[in-house]
Amino acid sequence: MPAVARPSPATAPRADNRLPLILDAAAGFFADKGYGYTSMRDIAGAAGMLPGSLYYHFASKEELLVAVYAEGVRRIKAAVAPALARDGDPWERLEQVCAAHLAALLEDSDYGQVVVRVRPDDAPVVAAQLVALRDEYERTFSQAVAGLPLPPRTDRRALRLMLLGALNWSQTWYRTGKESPQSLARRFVRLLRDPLES
Amino acid sequence: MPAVARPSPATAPRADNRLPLILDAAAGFFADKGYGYTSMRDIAGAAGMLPGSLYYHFASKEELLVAVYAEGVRRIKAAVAPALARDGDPWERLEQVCAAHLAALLEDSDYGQVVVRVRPDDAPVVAAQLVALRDEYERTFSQAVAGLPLPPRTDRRALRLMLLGALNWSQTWYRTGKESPQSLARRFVRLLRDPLES
DNA sequence: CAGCATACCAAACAACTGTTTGTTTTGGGA
DNA sequence: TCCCAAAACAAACAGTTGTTTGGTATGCTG
Repeated sequence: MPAVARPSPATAPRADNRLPLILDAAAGFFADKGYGYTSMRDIAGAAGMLPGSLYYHFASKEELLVAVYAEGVRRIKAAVAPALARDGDPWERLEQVCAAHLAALLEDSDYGQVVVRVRPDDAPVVAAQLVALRDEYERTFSQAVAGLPLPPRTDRRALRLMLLGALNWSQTWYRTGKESPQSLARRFVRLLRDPLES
Repeated sequence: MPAVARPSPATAPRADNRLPLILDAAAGFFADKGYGYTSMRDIAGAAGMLPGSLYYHFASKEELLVAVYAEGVRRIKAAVAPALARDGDPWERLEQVCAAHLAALLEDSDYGQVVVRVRPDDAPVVAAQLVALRDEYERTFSQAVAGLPLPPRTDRRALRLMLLGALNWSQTWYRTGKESPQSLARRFVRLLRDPLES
């Protein structure tokens, strides 16, 4: 079953295919206006085509969202992967993972921002797919927390939720230029790592 | 200047006024469908009146949002105030403030949820007002962090952003019944307070 | 009880929404 | 070069959106 619902091609796709343009345009709008506030005409216009033409590539607006969302998850995972792979101090590793995560959803590309910004419920028909995609990434993130040498009885689930929440919510207040994702990640991890009560 | 734009009343409002009904209905929809996904017809229907009638009380949908949002901030502040007022261990105080904050935006009322859920940009004309309201509350929250006995050089701003982010993001994954706001607040504050590296 | 502003109804408006349908262009394999 | 599917156009559809306008009922004040 193809990810994109279209008349299954008997031959190869053509070279002048504008599908990537559509995805980029959609990601751009979804990222900074939100899903519901973006019209198919917005997207078509930015991609240099007519609204109806989008339906050759996607069966519906929601299916288009799924495609963008999936690409977003793919990119965030790819951004985090190198940091996750390296060994050494687990706290250092966590910090790098957070930095990569932040960079992906604050600066790098529109696709990453979509994953954090768009609520699955906004697209009821495909909501379950979106949640599954998000969960898929969160399992990745969990590995960074799992590697930490923590005192016994420490609530690792709460730690993960807290950290991920702080990172994702930063999209609300973060303004590019003032502080890098790198240093922000450092600050957050330090607050957890270093004892605040002496 | 009245908060609500309407023909400034020469006499007192009438007793059968359905304005509170409108606000409640709007808060309900804004809280669980979002601002953009709620129509004036949704609200009017739930309040038992016709769409056009809403415009007697509010000049526009955005003004209606401002009213709901302001009430939301008022309620959160009111919920947090008692915890903030008590003296004793500052960490204990912070935990109670967080618990009250969480309760307000996860369970207590729709108004509180609106403040966290609705993005100011969704209502461009009044976005500045919404941001001002949100900032107003965050200053309140800051006091709980300011009272903490922390090691010198501790980044209190980052601490505030991290904690508030974690709390607000919980709206994304929290499911009522499984865990109380109280215990969740305890977990979060503990992670900050207790040293994680031995 | 008279008068009047309050509070709402009733009906429409233009603009915009996602989507469909039939038709046309065009690139690439035979 | 022929041909067919890929990819897009052109134009419309029905439904929904926020909002406006003019009329009407009704609670409160004097």
